[in-house]
Amino acid sequence: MPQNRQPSEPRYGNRPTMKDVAARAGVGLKTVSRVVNGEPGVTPDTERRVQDAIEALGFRRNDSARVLRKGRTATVGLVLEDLADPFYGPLNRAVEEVARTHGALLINGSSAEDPDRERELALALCARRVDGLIVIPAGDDHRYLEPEIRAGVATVFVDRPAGGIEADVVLSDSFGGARDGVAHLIAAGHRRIGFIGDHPRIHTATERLRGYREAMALAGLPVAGSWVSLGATAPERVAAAARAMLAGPEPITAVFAGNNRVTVTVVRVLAALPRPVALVGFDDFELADLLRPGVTVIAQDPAALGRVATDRLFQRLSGTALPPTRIVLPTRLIPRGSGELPPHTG
Amino acid sequence: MPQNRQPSEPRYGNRPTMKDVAARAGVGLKTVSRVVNGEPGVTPDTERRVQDAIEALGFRRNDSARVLRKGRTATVGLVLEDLADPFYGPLNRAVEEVARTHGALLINGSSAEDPDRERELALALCARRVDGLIVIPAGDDHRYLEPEIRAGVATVFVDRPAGGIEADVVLSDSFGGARDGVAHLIAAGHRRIGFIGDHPRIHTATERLRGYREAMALAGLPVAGSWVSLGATAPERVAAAARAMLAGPEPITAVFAGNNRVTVTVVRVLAALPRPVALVGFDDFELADLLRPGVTVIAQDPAALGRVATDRLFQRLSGTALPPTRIVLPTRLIPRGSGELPPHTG
DNA sequence: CTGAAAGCGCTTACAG
DNA sequence: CTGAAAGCGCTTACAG
Repeated sequence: MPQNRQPSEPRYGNRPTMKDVAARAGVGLKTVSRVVNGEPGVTPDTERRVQDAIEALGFRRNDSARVLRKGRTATVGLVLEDLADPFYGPLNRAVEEVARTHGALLINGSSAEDPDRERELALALCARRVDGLIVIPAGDDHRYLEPEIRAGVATVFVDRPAGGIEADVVLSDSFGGARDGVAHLIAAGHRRIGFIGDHPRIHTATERLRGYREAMALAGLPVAGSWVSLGATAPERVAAAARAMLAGPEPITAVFAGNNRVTVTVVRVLAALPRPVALVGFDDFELADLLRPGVTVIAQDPAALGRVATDRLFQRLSGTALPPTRIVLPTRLIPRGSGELPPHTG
Repeated sequence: MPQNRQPSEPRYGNRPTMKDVAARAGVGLKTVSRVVNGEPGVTPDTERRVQDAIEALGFRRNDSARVLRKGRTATVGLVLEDLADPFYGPLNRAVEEVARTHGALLINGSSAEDPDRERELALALCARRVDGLIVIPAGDDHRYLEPEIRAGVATVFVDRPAGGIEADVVLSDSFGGARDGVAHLIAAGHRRIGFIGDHPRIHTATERLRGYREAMALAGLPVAGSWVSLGATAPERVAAAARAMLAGPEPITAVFAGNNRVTVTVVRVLAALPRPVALVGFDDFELADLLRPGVTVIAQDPAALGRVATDRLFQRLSGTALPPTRIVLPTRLIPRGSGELPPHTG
């Protein structure tokens, strides 16, 4: 016996269901399902009646129910650092576009660089049964995802590798990019070059530092401890680090900035100096060419990161049984002026 | 009689269900549900056994099923123009943060300024039964959402009003902002001021043009037809429009740029000119202060737009029966140099 | 404190 | 061509 009371909470605002459509059209439930899904085997006349009932009632299929039965949600989850960070915008959009070609929607959220929040968000997405998960790691231990991956959630890490588990990952060539950027400064004549980067817990930060050291070593140049500073990318911290390197008896004549946020702060510091200081920054950013001098950068392709990662995700979802792979995308040096300044010999 | 065959497609990769947990723990289904949801009325010993079974099996509740039964998905849908556009980043993040305080996740997607795609996406979100929908309109006819709204989907429009339906909307004061920005240029001595804006189909574009005309009229200044150009924000179109206004016998001495993308292109055009031309742009953007001269802007608060809209959405979801409201947020003039340049009398 | 039955709105696997 | 029954994995509304 069906319940005829009002439910305690409105159920989707009392929307009509296929059952309602079937009743109104005078057909069976399955026939409505056939029409709604464009399946064959319905006479034009029957289809007409069903369509009329659908319009009259304002019926829209509840995909939430469909999904439960079908076992796939046609949804991809994306955990990134900050939805407001312009660096991730093109990546986000690229993931959306690839997902769209596969008929999937995108649920995304920010970890705010907090490993606990990353975990919470990733697991919430798993509870929603996203078909696949793309994660830009905030933390360095992803063993919490092991049961989910084993249970079939396709997972791809982007921008930074996963910690403690084997999984697909798509990276930019942080090491090579930084090495080339620093070599570019060395080629312009610099010998005392500073490196300001993100927190050492971040994989890209240490890789870029490694690239810096490699370039210096290849050129036979020493690296003073005071020329290297890793830490938060908060403007105050970065500005203080830059000023410290620029002071003293043997000041640096050039800076390599470890990412876009560091670069912007360094540009501000340098703009206030009387003497020119060379700068190469990791990551391209809008208007870099309009500053005076234009800012020379090592450009990543964030959209390509997203595209390649999502392609990989859907390869996994189609059942390809490949071993976890690390894909490294190349970077590109864009000279614009700041990286070609010669050392100022004061 | 239950089916014991393999399902044709893997069902969420054969994840354990509450039934599996119940069987392993030797308890009823409802008891597992109580433990998973932290409901009272379970002895510590029973709870222990259930927890052990959950861990052993790697069980994670299927929220997709839960949602079907509960009638609310704890999901908010956001349709914006382009996930990659830096202007919408802070708005996106603000929506996420407010949703998060209400325990809701965010599904978002780009309309790419295509009304059909906006509609398709919004309706797909409704089919997923998002509890609420936040839309940055691409089109100007939203009657397609009428049945959805009637069926209980809370809907709030942001940045631009809905077309053809009554609904909540949260806007920036485009008219007042543009009027003030143009008045600022007039106060600096300009009499021939150009206006370059987005496509006239976009509500904010026509409102800002209206503000421009108002300021000119208030100052008793005529507006030549050749000083106004609305259209695509593609750099080629905008640059051509700017160059045309700057040429001729009576060239403009100042430009009001209708949005951030227009502003950036105009900055490039002006940078190539021998004489200084004043500029005020609608929308703030990163590094505007680092350019020479710094770019004077009418700043909106995109994060506030997102926050206010999402607050409104959850007010609706809590059942408040208010009439549809239009909320207009103020803008702020930020003088940085470009808007204070006097007219160049060549 | 505990659990069996019914149901959320669909699709699947049949049978006619 | 059409539809009744069972089931997806949960929660609800009971009854013990």
